[in-house]
Amino acid sequence: MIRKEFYLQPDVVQIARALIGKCLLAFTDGKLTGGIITETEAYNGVTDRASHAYNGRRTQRTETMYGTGGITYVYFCYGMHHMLNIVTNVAGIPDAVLVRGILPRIGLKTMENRTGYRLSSTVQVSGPGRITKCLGIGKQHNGISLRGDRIWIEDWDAGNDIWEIMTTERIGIDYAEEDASLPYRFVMKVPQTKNPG
DNA sequence: CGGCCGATCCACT
DNA sequence: GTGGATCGGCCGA
Repeated sequence: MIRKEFYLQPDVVQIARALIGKCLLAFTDGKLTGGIITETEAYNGVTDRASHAYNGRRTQRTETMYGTGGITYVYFCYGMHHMLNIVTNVAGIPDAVLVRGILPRIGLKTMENRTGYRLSSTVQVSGPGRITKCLGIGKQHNGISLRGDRIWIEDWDAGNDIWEIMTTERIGIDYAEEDASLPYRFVMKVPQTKNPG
């Protein structure tokens, strides 16, 4: 399990990049599921127009982002999707990292049952709404510790794989004006492997 | 309290 | 590439 200090680091963009290749795990509904994080986006505090906490906005929803680094921020969007974010930095600074993609590693059967998807350990699941569906994460998981036994992150041995990380603009934030073009999205180039079966 | 809209996904063309 | 689904958060009145 990743140490608490990791989440308290002041540079959320660095953390978003560093989270690529680590393993996200969730124990929900009595089932363990997880996968390697392949895609993240950083949301950089009160100066980031793309962030829910832009300009210091504090509401019941955004309050979670102001918590101490190392907790979740789960919110509901588009009337049907839950988004999982990792809150970072010290209390009072609303930095967060949106998890957008994983490479399934643990509990594939459970994830398939939850979603109806046909999963493969070599094909990444991309899309923040899909991730939470796979892992069984909902708003009941908002604001919980990443050092507990429900949702947590582990370092992962990449073995001989050298994973190239690409940097791009964030997705779906056209409203963020000039901040929409910031290089805050990180994507792991998944090694192409033959799909079984 | 009413209305707008979003850090999306899927089916269809 | 487009549009429908679908609903809570947020804001202004």
